[in-house]
Amino acid sequence: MVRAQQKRTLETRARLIAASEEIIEKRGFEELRVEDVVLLAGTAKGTFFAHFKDKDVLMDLIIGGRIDQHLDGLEALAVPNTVEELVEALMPLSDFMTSERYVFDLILRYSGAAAVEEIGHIALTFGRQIEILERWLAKAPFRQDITPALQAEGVQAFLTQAMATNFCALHNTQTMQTRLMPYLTAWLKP
Amino acid sequence: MVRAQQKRTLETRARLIAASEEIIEKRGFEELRVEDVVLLAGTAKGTFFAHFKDKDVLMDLIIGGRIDQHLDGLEALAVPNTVEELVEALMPLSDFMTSERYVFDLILRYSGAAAVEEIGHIALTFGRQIEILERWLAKAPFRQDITPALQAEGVQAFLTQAMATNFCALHNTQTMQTRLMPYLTAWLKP
DNA sequence: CTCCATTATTGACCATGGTCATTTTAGTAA
DNA sequence: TTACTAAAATGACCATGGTCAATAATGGAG
Repeated sequence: MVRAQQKRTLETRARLIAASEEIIEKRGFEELRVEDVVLLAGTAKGTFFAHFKDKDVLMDLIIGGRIDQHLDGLEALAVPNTVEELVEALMPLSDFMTSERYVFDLILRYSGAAAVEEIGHIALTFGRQIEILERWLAKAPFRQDITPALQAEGVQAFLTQAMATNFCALHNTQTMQTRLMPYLTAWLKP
Repeated sequence: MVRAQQKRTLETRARLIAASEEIIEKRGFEELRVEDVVLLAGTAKGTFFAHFKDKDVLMDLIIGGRIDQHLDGLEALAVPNTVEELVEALMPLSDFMTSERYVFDLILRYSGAAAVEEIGHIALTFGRQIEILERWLAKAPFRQDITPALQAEGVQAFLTQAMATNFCALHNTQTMQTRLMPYLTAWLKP
């Protein structure tokens, strides 16, 4: 017989997440330690891992949530009509994604689902991002010879490339905008 | 007074690398344990970290070496004249890069140098890859409205995107070739 | 209300990467 | 050959993520 999840479980989980958010707020994602989370939440270490398969799963959850907020922001925007507007619209998201090296690496690692049964939050946001871009590009006055879906995948590829390059000490002299502009212009213009 | 590096140092380093290669050969990159390396090489654990700042630096060295071999292979090839040929030429490299999830993640993490003074092997191979592509694309009959350098960066971006997507359980029904073809056709064709 | 199967929690313990004060060795100047 | 010093090697120890057998709490059946 399968029983419903207890109230207690949800409370514990909420406390663990709240403690994590608090630590991230104060010290950043990279500095989060499971021991500290557990101490602040008032649970045992084992409890943490009963709720989250590993530390990365918690991070996937929290970072995925932040990305979703940014995507909400994107959806509230008017459809961009120029490459400039598209680039500008993507900046808040890209700023968050590159706010910490640790965050960027984790996002890349979790951007694809390792198995169908374990699609993580970040992987879902990547799908959602493609959908939003696709909708935009279907209405935007760019090239017509390829599908909006393919255009969207390209935008995602170039955004990732631009973020990665901007982390590189050899190349981070430009802003994200000036880096992304030539890519997307060459990719989207008829 | 600064003394020259001792012969002993080079020998120890060589033994550590040889032991690592042997373990990787047998069990794969992901299964490499510093303890095992050190045991096989007959040194103390501390010695390992006197030679390599951390485990990732060793991996960067070995994986960078493998990528370089593949780039040697590319340079031995005739300049591709079609997108098909280009895609085909890139397959051995992409096969290696995606041979293990661990390898792919590490490559992404080290594809850019964190600081100018610490450019790793993998970061160098990314630069070299761009140079090769740039030379190819300058001679290939593709679009003429953007520089070969920009074309090359785009190819790298799409290759990365294709590899990442193929790791994703939701999308890995296609081969690398059929995934990469539409990207590069849309990117390179006049 | 009591019993008890199921679910949740616990914390001692493990695995593994990484540190550093101490010891050993190589090579040079006398 | 000896004495000496910088470089190299050592291994006990630490930090941190993660496991699991044992224990406790929950809530439904009777």
